[in-house]
Amino acid sequence: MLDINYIRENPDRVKEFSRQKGYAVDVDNVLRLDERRRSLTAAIDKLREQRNDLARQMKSSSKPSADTVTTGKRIKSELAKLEEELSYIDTDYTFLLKQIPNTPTDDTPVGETEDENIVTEEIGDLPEFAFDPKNHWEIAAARGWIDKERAAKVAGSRFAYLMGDLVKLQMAVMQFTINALTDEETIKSIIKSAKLTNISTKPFTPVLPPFMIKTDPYDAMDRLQPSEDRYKIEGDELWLQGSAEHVLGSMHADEIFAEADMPIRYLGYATSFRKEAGTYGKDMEGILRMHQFDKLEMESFTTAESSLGEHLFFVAIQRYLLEQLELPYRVLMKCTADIGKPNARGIDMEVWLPGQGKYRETHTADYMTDYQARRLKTRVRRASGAVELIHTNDATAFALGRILIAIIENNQTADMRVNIPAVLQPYLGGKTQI
RNA sequence: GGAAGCGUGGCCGAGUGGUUGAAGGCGCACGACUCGAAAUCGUGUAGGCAGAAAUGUCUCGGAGGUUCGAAUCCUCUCGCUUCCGCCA
Repeated sequence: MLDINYIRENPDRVKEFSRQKGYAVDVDNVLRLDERRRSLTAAIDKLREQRNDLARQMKSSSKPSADTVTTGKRIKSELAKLEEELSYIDTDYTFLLKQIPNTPTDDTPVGETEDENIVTEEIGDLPEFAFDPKNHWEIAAARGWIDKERAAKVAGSRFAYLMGDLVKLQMAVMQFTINALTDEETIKSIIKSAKLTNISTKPFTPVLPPFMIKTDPYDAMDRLQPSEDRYKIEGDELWLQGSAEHVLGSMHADEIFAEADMPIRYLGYATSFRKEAGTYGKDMEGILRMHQFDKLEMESFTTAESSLGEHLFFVAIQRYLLEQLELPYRVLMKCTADIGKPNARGIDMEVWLPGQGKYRETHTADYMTDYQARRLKTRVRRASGAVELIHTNDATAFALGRILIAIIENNQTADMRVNIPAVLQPYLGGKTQI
């Protein structure tokens, strides 16, 4: 949620960037309700003051006079009336306020669709093959790695059984990533080679979070919508999480960190669930777009002044990880229409998939400033004693399904085997090929 | 799933209807002492909203109720702990 003070002071700017991000919002109505809300609050506070005064007076005398009791009753009924009106207004106000997206950073390109995202870099050489490269589902079928037919029988479309060496490969990627990001020396070298300054070298804490999340924290994270893309547990106010971000970012709701403990960095592993509403018929082959996929996700809580640096650090980690796996990729600066409602800035990375002859999204880095923290009430107490909202950052370490695709397609051999990137070999018993 | 108990400030913990937004302790900040530190002593220290401020108001898991007045009484609800049941 955006700061109402900011909206009051910059209504035109708020309208403009909301439009740029593609959100229909009623800023004027929010401001009108805000004004009504404040004047009602003032009136209510006044009445309460009277009530409290009265109660204070009465405390001293053992039997209150009939007169004061009557006054008390009058205050009580007036208060009830105003409080009821306030609660109506508050509901509308909050509803509208929640619809206003976060302010994009100045360097976020303005665009109306994701086609206007800007490719800022292409890294790594595209592989060349002496044969016609296959796509991952052809190779997987030949090797018995993916079974979607039986998955469809058991769970429906967009599910798969991953089997055999492909499973070992996923575990290897996971173990490699967890080891890298929990190692301070690795963190230091990433910061150094990215030439970042004033970045904490604190390693990530690995986390296995719950895969379900209650409605309230989900909504506070601003990730419940579009709820058509979420799986709800029937009969409960519970949902299957769509990303570890949802359960990691909300875990410190209503808490106040000590400044000395910042930043808080988590590397969460979670199976994520998405209905993929509105993608009918899209990416039906292979395992690119599934209802369920495993993901390693970075999430951090920082002070306001270090949050942009943290975002850049997360991007640097993503590059490091992709380069360690020797995958060719490109970096996209997401435009206003694509960064997402709670985002101030967003970077995507797309890996080259030779079997399909195109780049596909494997990573995203989201910078939320204090937008999520405001509703989560996640704060920090500064050394000075001041309490402020923290800033959240979230970014993919690896979406395992898609990275398996990338490894398969980029490292395939003519006989449909897959060469293993050097850094993963120790996690596969030294095997150079599967 | 059944039963009982418990949810108070950054943390622990008093408080069962009327200056209690809340004793005390820990922690933290500042100061004194010290060459410096530790120890000790002193002072300060919850958050939200409105306000330039003074100040007012709200919040003792959450929602609702009783009352002139609720952390304190009632109802519902959520969470935690323990015991039983079940179970990887």
